[in-house]
Amino acid sequence: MKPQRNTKQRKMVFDTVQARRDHPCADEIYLHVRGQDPKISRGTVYRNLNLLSENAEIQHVRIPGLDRFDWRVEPHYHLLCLQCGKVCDVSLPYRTELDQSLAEETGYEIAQHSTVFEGLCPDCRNANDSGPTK
Amino acid sequence: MKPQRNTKQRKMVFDTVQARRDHPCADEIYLHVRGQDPKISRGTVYRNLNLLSENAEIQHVRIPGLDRFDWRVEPHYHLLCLQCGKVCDVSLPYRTELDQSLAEETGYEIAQHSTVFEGLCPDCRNANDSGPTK
DNA sequence: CTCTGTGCAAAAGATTTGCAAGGTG
DNA sequence: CACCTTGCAAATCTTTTGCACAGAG
Repeated sequence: MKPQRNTKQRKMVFDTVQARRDHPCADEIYLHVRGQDPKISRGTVYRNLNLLSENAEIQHVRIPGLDRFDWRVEPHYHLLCLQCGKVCDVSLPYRTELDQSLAEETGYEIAQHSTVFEGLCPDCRNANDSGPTK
Repeated sequence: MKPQRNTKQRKMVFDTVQARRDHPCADEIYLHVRGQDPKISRGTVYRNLNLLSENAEIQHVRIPGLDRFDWRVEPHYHLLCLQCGKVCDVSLPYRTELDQSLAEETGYEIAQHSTVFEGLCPDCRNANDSGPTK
C-alpha cells in the first residue's frame, strides 16, 4: 500500500535510515527520531518502516535476533557479529542466477534470497582473547 | 550446556523433529508432543528445543516470520513459500569456501552462513492464477 | 537421596492494532 | 473538509524465566 501523504514523521524515519550507515533496528530508529520529535510514538515508527520497505524506499533486513533496516535497497548479503550484534554489508556479489536455477528446478516463483554470515568481528575476537581472567 | 538426564519429554521432542520431514516451528512441535502427553508445557518444549540444537542433535533454522527446527544438522539452504509458509531444503551445496574467503577479507571469525530463498510454491502459484474472481 | 528437569504462570521483548484526534492535500 | 496518519494504550505473539515439586540416576 503506497503512502498517500507526506508527513513529517515519515520523512524523519526515512531520513534516519538514509543517514545511518550501520543497520539500525526499529527501536534504534525510534530513539533517534524521538530526539527530533519527542512526541513520536513507536507505533508510528513501525508503521512507517513497514510502509517504506513495502515501497522499496528502504530495505527490511531480517537478522537473527532483531530485524534491521538498510538504506541500500539493492539485494546484498550481510554479516552479523554474534557477540556485539553489529551488522555489515558483504562485498560478495548477489547471485541472481541462483534464484533462476532454483526456480527452474523446483517450480517455485522465486523473488529473492537472503544470506546472513555469522561470526565474531575483530574487536570482539580481541576482547575474547585478552579474555576472562578466570 | 549438555543435558544430564534423559527425560521422556526430551525424547518426545527429539523424536517429533526427527519424524517430521517438514520444518515445524516450536508451537507445531508442542502441539504434536501434547498429543502424546497432554501435561507437557510449552516451556519444556522450548527448553528442550534449545538444548537439542545447542548440542547439534537438531538444527535451529531461522526463517523470517517464525523459527523452525530441522532434523538435518549439516548446514544447508532453505526455501520458504511466502504464501503458505512451507519450508523445503534446497539442493544447492553449502559453500564453506565463502565463509573462508569472507573471513580472510574482513578479519571476522566466521562460523557459518544461512541462506533463505523466498517465493511462491507451485501450489500457491496455481491458487493465485485461478485467482480472485474480482 | 540428590539435583536436574518439569509444569505452571508470570514476565519479557518485539511488533501490531483499535480508536479518537490531528493534519495533509 | 475528507480521510489518511498519528499518538496512545492495549493486545498479540513468541520465547524466556522463577519457583516449588517431580522424577532420573
